[in-house]
Amino acid sequence: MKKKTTINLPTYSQALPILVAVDCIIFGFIENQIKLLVFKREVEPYAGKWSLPGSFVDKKENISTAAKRILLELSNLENVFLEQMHSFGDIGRDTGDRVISVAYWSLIKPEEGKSQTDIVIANHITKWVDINPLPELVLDHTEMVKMALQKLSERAKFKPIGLELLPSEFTLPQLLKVYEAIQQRTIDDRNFRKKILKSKLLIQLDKKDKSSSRKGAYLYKFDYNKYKQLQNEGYLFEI
Amino acid sequence: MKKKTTINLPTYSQALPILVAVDCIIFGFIENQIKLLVFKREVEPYAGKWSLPGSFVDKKENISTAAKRILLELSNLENVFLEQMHSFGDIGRDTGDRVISVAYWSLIKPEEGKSQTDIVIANHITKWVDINPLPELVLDHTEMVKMALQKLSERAKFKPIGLELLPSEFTLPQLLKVYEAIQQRTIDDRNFRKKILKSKLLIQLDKKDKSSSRKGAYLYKFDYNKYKQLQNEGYLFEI
DNA sequence: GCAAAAGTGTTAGGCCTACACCCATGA
DNA sequence: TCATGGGTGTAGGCCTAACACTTTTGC
Repeated sequence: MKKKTTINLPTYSQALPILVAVDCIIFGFIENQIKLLVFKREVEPYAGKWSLPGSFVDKKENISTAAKRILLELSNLENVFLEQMHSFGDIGRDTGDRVISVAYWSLIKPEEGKSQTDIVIANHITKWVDINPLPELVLDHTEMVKMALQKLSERAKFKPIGLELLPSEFTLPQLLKVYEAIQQRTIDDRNFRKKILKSKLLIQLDKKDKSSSRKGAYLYKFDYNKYKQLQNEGYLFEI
Repeated sequence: MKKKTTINLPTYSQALPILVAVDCIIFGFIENQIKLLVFKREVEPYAGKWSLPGSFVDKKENISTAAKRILLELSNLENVFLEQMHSFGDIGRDTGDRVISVAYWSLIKPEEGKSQTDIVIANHITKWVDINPLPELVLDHTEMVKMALQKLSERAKFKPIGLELLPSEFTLPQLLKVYEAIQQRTIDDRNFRKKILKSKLLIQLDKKDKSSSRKGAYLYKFDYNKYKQLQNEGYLFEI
């Protein structure tokens, strides 16, 4: 069998462009559960079905800008956890046309963008849904969500990412519940406290949150600077 | 300030397609070092400069198929570690045109695809280069390699990925050197052995490799089935 | 017999897990 | 005073990191 010994690549002018979209997997922590923000699809095919919020990427727009745009429009939030996850590029994945979708995943604090989120929810453009079981979504969006849940679980094990789902001031019982929801298991609260507090990454405030008990739970905030510093020293956060 | 309460998205026919490319970060383990396979760019701009091997994605081709195609052409290897890493989509990243690049990273065993690799190397189409320091590459390819090295280091900590860089039969001193190269640190050989062997994931063979010492080192192979089984039980591999 | 790499064991300290009761408060 | 959720401590076992010498063999 003869082997090729050189490689022929198309030049820029010979290459065929492809439609590129961004889809966002947006998680929030509501009523002690991880919820997914889904969007009522407006374009055919499948107009009116639930999908991930997304958009085509404009030729004059960074992909990440498109993702931020979607998140801002739906939640009125900026500067939140938003990270590229994976690009989905099989030829048959979108029955409308050949579309490559770059999926982003995001963790938001639903209360902080509440007004905008409420507006789009009130207009039946979006809604929060349970992830267990996952709802039916168009195209390969269910697969995207599964991958994001997997990533969330993995990431939470070694990065303090659970905090992205809570307000900047939060209680330890709240944080525990976030981790339990992410990892889908119960976590011993004494050990959890010890582990978290040993890291010295949380600053205890002089305030208590009494919304869920008479005794009240101390509020904490996360020390991002200390975290960055420890990261540089090779510290490995682990739950 | 007035908020938008609905979202307008372009339909399929209104959206503008974009050029999509695949670039591959291919690592090999040669002379106890992690090496990167670079490719002499054939198209303008920067024709003749070193770049990552890549290609435009054909409109009728899966992205992953394009990545496999590149790897096969350069190394004659199939079924090796090849995973999507990240998509690079800023508008200015390619001075030739607006091109979105989906970067894949791959770990290969250079000996196993040797004939083809040697051919392309002999033709000065590709060469293996050190990663320390990184060579100058076109466009944002250096950034891609840095991200891949980061990913390699992270991944190696919890997955037995170092094995992808070694032949299917290997010695413990070889494996140690792979991990030292990946993590860029020295690792205590006694502790390394204990940790690796405790996992029972390596099967000791009745053969020795005497190529690097008079005494000879036992050859081992990895027990993939056992690994999968342990994974399902929640076992966490860690170096 | 010697050079060069392979192979081996112990100890001390830290970390994890498992586990059950008291505390503070508002109603 | 009681119901509810918040907060605390300890002991045993396991794992880790640090550490240096013996073995094998070809030359």
